[in-house]
Amino acid sequence: MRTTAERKAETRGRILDAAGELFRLHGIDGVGVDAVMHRAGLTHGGFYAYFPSKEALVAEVSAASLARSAARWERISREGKPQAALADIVRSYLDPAHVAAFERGCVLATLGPEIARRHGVRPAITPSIRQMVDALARCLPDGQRAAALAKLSTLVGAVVLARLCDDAQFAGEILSAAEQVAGRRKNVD
Amino acid sequence: MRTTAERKAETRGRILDAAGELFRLHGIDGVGVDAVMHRAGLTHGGFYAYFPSKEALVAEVSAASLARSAARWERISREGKPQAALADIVRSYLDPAHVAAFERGCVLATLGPEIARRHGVRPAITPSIRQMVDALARCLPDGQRAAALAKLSTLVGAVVLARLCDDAQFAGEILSAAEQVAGRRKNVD
DNA sequence: TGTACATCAGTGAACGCGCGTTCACTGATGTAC
DNA sequence: TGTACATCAGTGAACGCGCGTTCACTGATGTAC
Repeated sequence: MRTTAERKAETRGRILDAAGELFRLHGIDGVGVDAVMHRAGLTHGGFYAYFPSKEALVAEVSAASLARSAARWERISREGKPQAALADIVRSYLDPAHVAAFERGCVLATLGPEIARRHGVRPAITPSIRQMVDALARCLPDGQRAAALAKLSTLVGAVVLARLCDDAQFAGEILSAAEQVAGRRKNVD
Repeated sequence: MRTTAERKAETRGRILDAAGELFRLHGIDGVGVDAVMHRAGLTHGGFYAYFPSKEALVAEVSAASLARSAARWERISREGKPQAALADIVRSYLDPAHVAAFERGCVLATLGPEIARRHGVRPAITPSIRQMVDALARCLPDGQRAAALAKLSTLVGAVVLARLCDDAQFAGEILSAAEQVAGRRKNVD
């Protein structure tokens, strides 16, 4: 009985992971319930024993994935020295290999506009955005909240733009410019 | 004959406009060919007299819409004084009313990730991105190309994030922080 | 320890629907005489 | 100027397909005796 509940929770986790990868790779409307279940090693009929609807899956997978990123940023921002923590967050976010891997990319940059249109999902996302801003602010001198907000914007926008560019060199230029600007602790040249 | 050709071109423009609004409002995969044609005041069967496929429509509408934005930025950057031009571009991009209007929003922030997944569309988009970066660079002191790239990233990211936030006040905070940082001509506090 | 039963995670056929695309057609318009 | 014809922009029925969701079922597993 204990074992059964654990197994069910594990299966649920596999469905969430499969959905997370596929949604990021092909877009939310580009992936059906049956593709998600197949990726999780199951058949599509079983889906509704785990989630009431595709929409509920979308909400949960988005929230869970972003919460994981936010928790990571918070941990980094509390552990090291502010300068190193900021550089760590910024560098890993803008790493070209990471940017190229849609299926593991940050939800904000990979599914942002698609989620923004689904008003039901937004409340589950907003707290993690605040948490990410707070993590960045913790790496900056006091009173730099506006800078933290702008840095998060720069990171997200740079990934969106780099993925849009047909030319890998230009994409790289965008990422390194964003790294240079967002990684700076003081707004001084 | 002349009149007929003109009328056909005008109808084509109406289809492009309708698609531009609907794709931004509901996402590319969230809008069918028949919804686009209906919005343009036609029936769905006529579509293929204008475009070979929905995919071709997506490419053309994205490229045309972004080209229009890029041309506007270029004009602004060439007309006024650099400081005023930069402020004009940044303020209008981040204007909360403009951000709220998905159907007229910038293609980069509204459809960015969806377009990035369609590799066929990217080549038609990239030149406009370059043009926008160049327009921003023209508003900055010489040798600030990295700053121009980062500013464009900040603008796009701020709009994506503001739309994701459930809380209007927090969204406003993001937009004004981005305006403050991206509107600054010298990277000095 | 061995058997009979109950549970329930997962299966796969079926539903109604909307998608992208095709095509035979209609009817308004411009042209030829 | 008036009539007959050709053109072709736009119509709407039809196609095969995949979607989200439902549901009767199966068969492996844990429990009771």
